[in-house]
Amino acid sequence: MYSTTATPTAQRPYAPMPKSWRATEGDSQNLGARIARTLQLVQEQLAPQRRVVHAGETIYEAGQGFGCLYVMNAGFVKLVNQSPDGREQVVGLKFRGDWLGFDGIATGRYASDAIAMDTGEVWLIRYEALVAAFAKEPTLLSTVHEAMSREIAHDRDSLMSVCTLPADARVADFLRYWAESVGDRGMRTDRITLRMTRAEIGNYLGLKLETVSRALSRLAREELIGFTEKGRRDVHIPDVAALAAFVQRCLAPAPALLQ
Amino acid sequence: MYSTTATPTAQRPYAPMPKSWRATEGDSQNLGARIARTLQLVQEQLAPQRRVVHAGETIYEAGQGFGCLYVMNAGFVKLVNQSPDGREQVVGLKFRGDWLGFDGIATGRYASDAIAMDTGEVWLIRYEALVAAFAKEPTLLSTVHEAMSREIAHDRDSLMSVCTLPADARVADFLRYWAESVGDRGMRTDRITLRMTRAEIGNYLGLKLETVSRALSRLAREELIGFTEKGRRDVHIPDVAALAAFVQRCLAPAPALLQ
DNA sequence: CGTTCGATTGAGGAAGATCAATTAATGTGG
DNA sequence: CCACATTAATTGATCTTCCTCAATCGAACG
Repeated sequence: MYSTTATPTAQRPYAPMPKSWRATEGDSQNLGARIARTLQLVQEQLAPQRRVVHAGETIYEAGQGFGCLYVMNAGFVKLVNQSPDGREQVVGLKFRGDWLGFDGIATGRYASDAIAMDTGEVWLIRYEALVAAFAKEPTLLSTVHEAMSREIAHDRDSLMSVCTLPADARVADFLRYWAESVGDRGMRTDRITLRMTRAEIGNYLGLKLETVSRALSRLAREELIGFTEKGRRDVHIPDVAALAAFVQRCLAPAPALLQ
Repeated sequence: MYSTTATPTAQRPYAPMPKSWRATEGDSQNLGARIARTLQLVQEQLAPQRRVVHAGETIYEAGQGFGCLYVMNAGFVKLVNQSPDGREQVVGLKFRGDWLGFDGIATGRYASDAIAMDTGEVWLIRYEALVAAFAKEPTLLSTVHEAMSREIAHDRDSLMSVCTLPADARVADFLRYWAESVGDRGMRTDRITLRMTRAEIGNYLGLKLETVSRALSRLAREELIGFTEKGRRDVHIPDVAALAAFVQRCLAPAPALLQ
């Protein structure tokens, strides 16, 4: 149900929101439940073929003929765009419950590479079969539309981060996003394993690998993160909220000294 | 129909694309025709309410309850995100034939402001009515899915531009994109009117207004663009393709002097 | 055990931001 | 229609941030 205020032609009679409203995705209970429902629904209605993927494997490639959407049942996936002149760009990160392949619908070809960053499982859903299933299970339609909608909204948030945050804040925000994403999926959030090299993280954030490394070092120095004894890909995050606070601190230029 | 190769579980038996494949949106004939078909379909099937908007008017606001999608019949619209801490970001530009409001489906609230940059007309489409219409007119479903898919793909291209292009190239690419967009819609492309201030352009591209101004001056000096006698918002673009070439030139660092 | 790849850290440089002054449009009221 | 006020754009000088280049270190792997 859509809280249908908006006699939409005229002067917008909805309650003026507290300027700068934000989707309160927050509640990981709900989010986890939504993911579970999605997976169950897809399983019941579509009996999708399953495919186990390993780190580095390609799920689909840019240019490949579109035929399937994918729902992730487990693992971590990166989406990589390649421009005609050879520039590469990580344009998205996907987790359990996320859909892959929407970008292929319009042109009939996928627009990016989807590459597993870890062992995982994706479910293959023939797009035609999906559309056919909409008729007898309308919930499926809203589920898919919501997924596409969320993707659009999130891509815009990414653009905003890249355009408005300084390097340190971008890295902190990336860690926060990753931690929240895995947290929403019921995994522990205080000790996360980055499945990307510094170079990949930097690419995703519009930074160079050295800049990412320095930012991480600074975050470690401020004890917002810690590195575990084994390897620097494992990051200890004592307090995810503190990362968000750090982002804000980066934005406030004046230390507001006594003011 | 989706050119269904891909016995999708296994080793991808499709012809290996000429590495770095790109959607050949190109052909403005087809694109113009698609837009016309979309508008006609929507008009026939949904008899949408029409709303004339003027420059600066808000079509919908972030936080407002979602109920409608919008199809643009005329005009230019910018989408603006606002973060909780007050950062603003232009996250999208929309033209005739584009859909607005997809970002509201997932949360039941729009995620951005949609603001007219010129006099135009949008058609209001109740989302519930749209979904209801899918049953008797499946073309409508593919039309909507294609629009969402295109939006996702384009947002990723924007991210790539911001992350990988230097300032001058970003501005040139922006002009190219704007010119192509209006060209695809049957408007003349050699003399375009930017509906945005330098500050807005800069915001969209992750640059400051002075940087945009300098980039435009440089492009003018190289005679890739020209300013018309009246005002500096009107830009003369003798050759759109030359802008694309300029972008490439920015990326090739070494002048390859004799090698 | 050596090779390779990824990460860290430092020094220097370059692209873009900031600050500031000037000029050009736009709009307003007389 | 003009004088004035306001906002947008340009351009220069300086400063900051991030990139580039380079050296070192550590981990993973055959």
